[in-house]
Amino acid sequence: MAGLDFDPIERAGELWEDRIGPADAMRLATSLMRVQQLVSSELDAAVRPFGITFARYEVLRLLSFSQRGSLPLSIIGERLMVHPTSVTNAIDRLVAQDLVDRTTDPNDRRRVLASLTPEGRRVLERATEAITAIDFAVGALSPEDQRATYQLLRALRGVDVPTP
Amino acid sequence: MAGLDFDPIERAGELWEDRIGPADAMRLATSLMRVQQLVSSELDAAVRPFGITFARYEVLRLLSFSQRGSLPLSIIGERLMVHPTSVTNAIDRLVAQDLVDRTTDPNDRRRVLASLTPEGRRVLERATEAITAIDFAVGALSPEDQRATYQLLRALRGVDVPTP
DNA sequence: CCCATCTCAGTTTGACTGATATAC
DNA sequence: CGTATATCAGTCCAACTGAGATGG
Repeated sequence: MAGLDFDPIERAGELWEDRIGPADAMRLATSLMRVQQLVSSELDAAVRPFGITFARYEVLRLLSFSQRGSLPLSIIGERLMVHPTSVTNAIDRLVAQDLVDRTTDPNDRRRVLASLTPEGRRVLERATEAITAIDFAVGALSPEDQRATYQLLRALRGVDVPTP
Repeated sequence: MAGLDFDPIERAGELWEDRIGPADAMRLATSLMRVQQLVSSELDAAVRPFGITFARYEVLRLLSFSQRGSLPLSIIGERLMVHPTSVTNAIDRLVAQDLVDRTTDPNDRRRVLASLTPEGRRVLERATEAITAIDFAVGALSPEDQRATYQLLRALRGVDVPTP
């Protein structure tokens, strides 16, 4: 399956060290890109049977976690850390699939509220089963190592982590 | 800049734990996506002045590491772990920018060899300076933590890592 | 008037599928 | 013949930019 009899990132790291200098940062950055690609494609594959992507799954999940059952698109963008036009786009698709309703906030009519439809709830539940069944594609690590990796990665998302 | 006074991934993890179950895998997977997005956009920004993306930078670097100074596209795809059509596309752009030459392998005329042009070498050198100057966007971690994270991530790219 | 929220049109990027030409 | 290599046409997704509509 691999096709190669060596690890290409490890090999690139060795060449970098020989010719350029310390390679720790290069190896980590390259690994991050590759691991995200692998994890992301496994997650997308897990929810594809339900007609959604992992990005849209995250929207459904966020809505299900909200107190009132609905959230303004701006808040969705803030929480999921995605661009406003990407939120509009994701909601467009979810509405077209009848998984989400779009309504205007009566208290502030600039705002558009998204909420789950009954079908959206069903899909969310089944997609959640599919995703937990594959351990979010990170089951190759023990829960302890998952936590350790999460904590290490935290430094790399400094912008997301407020330090009051 | 953050806009939020809490870490949205941490918050999502708490809600997941309350309502669904253990959240270690979810937190890690979500972090991976987010960190890759941040790192990737910093890397792209660093090489943008040279008219390339980080993905295309990796092609230039790989060519500079090759023994003969040229590589068949199939090997490039294998090493960088990208789809054959993506390699063709990347090389198309690099050739259009006069950073890479495309020739037919005289020994096996099915193969197309890519090699750096003098301008490709110059761009590679300057882009490498730009990227090392920002520590591959992972300088928030010490070299020790960079190595530790790299080793942990290794388990998640099992497919890439042959174990003979 | 200014600002916030959302939308729209259009660009860019890379991943992918399926089909095809060429060469071994 | 079948296989390997590369390309082409076209789809899909998401990020983004810039411009606008609407409302507070």
